Amino acid sequence: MSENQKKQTKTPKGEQTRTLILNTALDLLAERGYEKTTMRAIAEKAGVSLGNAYHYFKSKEHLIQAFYHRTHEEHLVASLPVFEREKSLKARLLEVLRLKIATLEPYHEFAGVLFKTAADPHSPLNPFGHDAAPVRRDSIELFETLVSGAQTRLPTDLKAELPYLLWLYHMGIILFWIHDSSPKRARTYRVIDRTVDLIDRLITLASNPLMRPLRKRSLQFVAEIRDLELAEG
Amino acid sequence: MSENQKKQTKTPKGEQTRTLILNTALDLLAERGYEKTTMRAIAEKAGVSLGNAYHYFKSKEHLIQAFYHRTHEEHLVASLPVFEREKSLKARLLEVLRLKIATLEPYHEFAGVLFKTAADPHSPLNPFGHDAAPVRRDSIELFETLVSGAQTRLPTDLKAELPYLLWLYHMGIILFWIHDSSPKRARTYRVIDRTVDLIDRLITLASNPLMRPLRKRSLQFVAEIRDLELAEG
DNA sequence: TCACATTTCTGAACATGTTCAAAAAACTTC
DNA sequence: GAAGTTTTTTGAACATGTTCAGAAATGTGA
Repeated sequence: MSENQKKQTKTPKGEQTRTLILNTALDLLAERGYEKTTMRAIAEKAGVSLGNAYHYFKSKEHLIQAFYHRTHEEHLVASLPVFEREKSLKARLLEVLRLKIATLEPYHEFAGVLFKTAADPHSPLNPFGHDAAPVRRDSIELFETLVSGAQTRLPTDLKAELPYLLWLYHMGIILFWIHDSSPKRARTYRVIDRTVDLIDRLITLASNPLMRPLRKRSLQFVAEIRDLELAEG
Repeated sequence: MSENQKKQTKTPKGEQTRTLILNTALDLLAERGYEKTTMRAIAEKAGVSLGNAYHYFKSKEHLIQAFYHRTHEEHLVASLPVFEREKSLKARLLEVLRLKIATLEPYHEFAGVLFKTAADPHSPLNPFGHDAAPVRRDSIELFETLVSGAQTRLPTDLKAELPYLLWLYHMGIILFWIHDSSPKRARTYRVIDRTVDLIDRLITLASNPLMRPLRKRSLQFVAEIRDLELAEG
């Protein structure tokens, strides 16, 4: 589905070590959270030197870049059957979001940090920034698949921006989930139910010809956000 | 306007030192940005020991808490005349947002970090979290003033949630501004113009009796976000 | 004014993210 | 298979956020 991953290592041995370090890191992160997972602990548990860990990952934050990537892949695989099964936009969106949360759930403990630097333009972790561009593209692509394969009829201008809009929305849901400490994350799932319903209605409303001016204006604003990202890429 | 600031020091001397450290820190932060402003540099320039800086500010991040507070005060003072002068919701909102950006502008360089941990529930910097509650209250209060003094007629349910909604919106604008590197921040000001207009229209639309069900549902969602904050406070 | 308590202040020590020169291992070429 | 090159790996060193025991200064009550 994506051809973005050029090999990061030059030898099989290197590849092996890189994977080892990453797996070890993800284990520790899920177990202890971000702050308490030190680079030294990762290196030690993986049986490599500290410097070696830094050979494969430029910084601790870059490990998280890899996390983005891996969970996205997982989520994608889980979502494909949904696209086979469900044909309405609403049902697709609902399922895909639920799957996203389910995919991330093991990492809730340290997920705060995932978005920690979401707002920092200089951070490599910034999902809007340059370093995250490949993952972001893949992630938005999933919503393109979601929209393009849905039966719902949409105005073309809205249809063009909808994948990106839904991606933004899904980021919002993740943000909610991060702050959600309710049992079994019940709150997040409820919010998903409600907002998906809401979005479905809003789309219907926005598709009304009478709404054209307001819709145009809204979409113009969305485009502005998109441009911003390009500018800092 | 707020009675949230209990003295943090026990003696006049302490108060003086605290202020000195804070001012020095804000100077350096505006000048060099967050990462390049070390606690040692702050202490040195302020002429105190490193440990002393930590006596008054629990951590580097807590310095930013103080920043929130100070810029809010500044923004509030600048906004009061607007509330005298402008009576329409739209005009008030427009001016208040412009003033907010103008207030923050000197700190654009390090502003990324302001919101850096916005998404991290554990961080004291988290504007939704416990530590930031006083500043957040004050900040929302400003939008209460903005709404309650406006002449615009609103459904009561919407009117109740609008201050909080506008506060969220203003956070979004700041997020945009942080990522905006256009000359004179032209983009941000344009986005403010457009979104304020958009919001004004949306409010009109939402006030339409026909929209009642959709409005109710949307407001229910907003309440959910609000509750989330309470839960982690 | 003196003794005691509290607050302010210091400097050293520690933990952790990060860098780097150089050794060891793996790979390539002839 | 040997020489040379590239990649992998190491361990020590550094910078910075943070902590802490205790000294110095300040405030308080008799």
